[in-house]
Amino acid sequence: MRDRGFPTTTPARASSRRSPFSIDVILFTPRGQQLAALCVRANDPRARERWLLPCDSAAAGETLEAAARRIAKSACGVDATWMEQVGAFGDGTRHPADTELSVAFVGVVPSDETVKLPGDGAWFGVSEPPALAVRQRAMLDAGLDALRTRMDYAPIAFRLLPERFTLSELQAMYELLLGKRLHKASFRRALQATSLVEATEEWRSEGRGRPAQFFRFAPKKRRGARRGVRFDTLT
Amino acid sequence: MRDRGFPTTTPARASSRRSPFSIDVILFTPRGQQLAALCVRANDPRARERWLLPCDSAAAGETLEAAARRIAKSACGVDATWMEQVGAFGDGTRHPADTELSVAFVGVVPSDETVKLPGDGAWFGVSEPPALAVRQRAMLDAGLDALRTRMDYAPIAFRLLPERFTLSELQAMYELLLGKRLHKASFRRALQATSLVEATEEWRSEGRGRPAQFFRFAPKKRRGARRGVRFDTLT
DNA sequence: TGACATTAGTATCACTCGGATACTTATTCG
DNA sequence: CGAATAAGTATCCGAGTGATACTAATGTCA
Repeated sequence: MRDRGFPTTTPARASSRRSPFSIDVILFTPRGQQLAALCVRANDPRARERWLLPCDSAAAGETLEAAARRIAKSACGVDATWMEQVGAFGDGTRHPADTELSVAFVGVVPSDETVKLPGDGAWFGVSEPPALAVRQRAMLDAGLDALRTRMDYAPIAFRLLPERFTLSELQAMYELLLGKRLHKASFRRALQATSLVEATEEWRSEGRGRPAQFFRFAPKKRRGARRGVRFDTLT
Repeated sequence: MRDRGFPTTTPARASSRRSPFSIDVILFTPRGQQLAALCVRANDPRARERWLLPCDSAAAGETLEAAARRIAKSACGVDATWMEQVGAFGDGTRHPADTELSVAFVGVVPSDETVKLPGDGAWFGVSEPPALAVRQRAMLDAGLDALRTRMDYAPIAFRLLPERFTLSELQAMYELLLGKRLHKASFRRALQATSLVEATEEWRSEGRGRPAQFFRFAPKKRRGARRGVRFDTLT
């Protein structure tokens, strides 16, 4: 693939013309009851840290998000099912690609897809990340924050589930992503009120308890106006 | 000041070494019943558009936000009272500084401070912005979106008011920023519940109707836990 | 076969919150 | 003094949320 002397492709070396900024990807996948983030092994023996976030520079004519998706696929083998920009990070902090600026993207891949990782990647539970360069550590934290706040606006949980899923599976995915338990009845009522999902005729056969009905994601586009003003999240 | 051939400082010309990215500032101020955004006149006669957002490159050792604050002050004469990053914009779109990438910041300045604008800046009501280069137009739109969504998390309205203000003034500022009317009783209840403001002993003397009590911003830091899950803002 | 565990899904209740309406209070204007 | 104006409050109602407890349908195991 491309070679700009970036850590994810080849060991860093003095390049004649350093790339002006890097695209860094914070990629999450459900692992057990927790989220896990993808890191790749640093193959530059001079690196201060042994792990880093997948990153590369953008190719000419490539959009930022396209670059992020390419980097994600290259690092984990499959396409991310959701991807959004987090922001730009710089401020003189240390970064493995040694760029002045880095643009962070956050994305997710379903857990089934992540059994075999190509190359030297590894998933780290979000509660025990590896040591990263200062800037990448900031991006990882910001990526997790962005993932959780954007769950209200993007169908992230649905992108981590198969096309048909049970409501318990959906709730479990929300709980995993948010890192907290949710109330069953409230969860279903809120879901019903928005008609984001529609029931199928299929029922789950396996398992011990009562069979669960399968649903599919089928938003009906009737948006509700945002309510009042939130003072409770203010500084 | 600095000279990198950037539009806000001198007319663009072929520079020996182009800056890798620009910092662009979307600066808002209350003007009448509407928000206004700051633009500066393009002094490069070859420019496709006659107006542009204040922008410059970051100096060595300068943080991104420090650069944005410097650019804002240079363009409007006073310090922004709130400033946050919006994100990175690139994707091959056109930009007056002709950089591959631009980092957008959004900020606000109180309206009293903006009577005299230095140089060739002008305020444009957000409903009739001037023609801008594609990337800057995207940044302006994203900046306004960011301003409105972040009002729930940052005390932006308070940064646009004097130290002492009446609750009607506060509500009017919220309405101006959000671009919609709010309910008086609900507004005050929500405010009271969070104890973000405290009453002073002063009352407004001027005016026709009943005098209003002055308040000051004094958050008490008792944060409430976020409720459930929002499905109503989902795609 | 029948009790029990397990999981799905529902019903009911109490409480909170937000918006609507209408009211009281305090001032200026004429 | 009364009308106009603006600040601030009281009351009601409906929607949404969380707790609890219930019913329903299956597998497990004695």
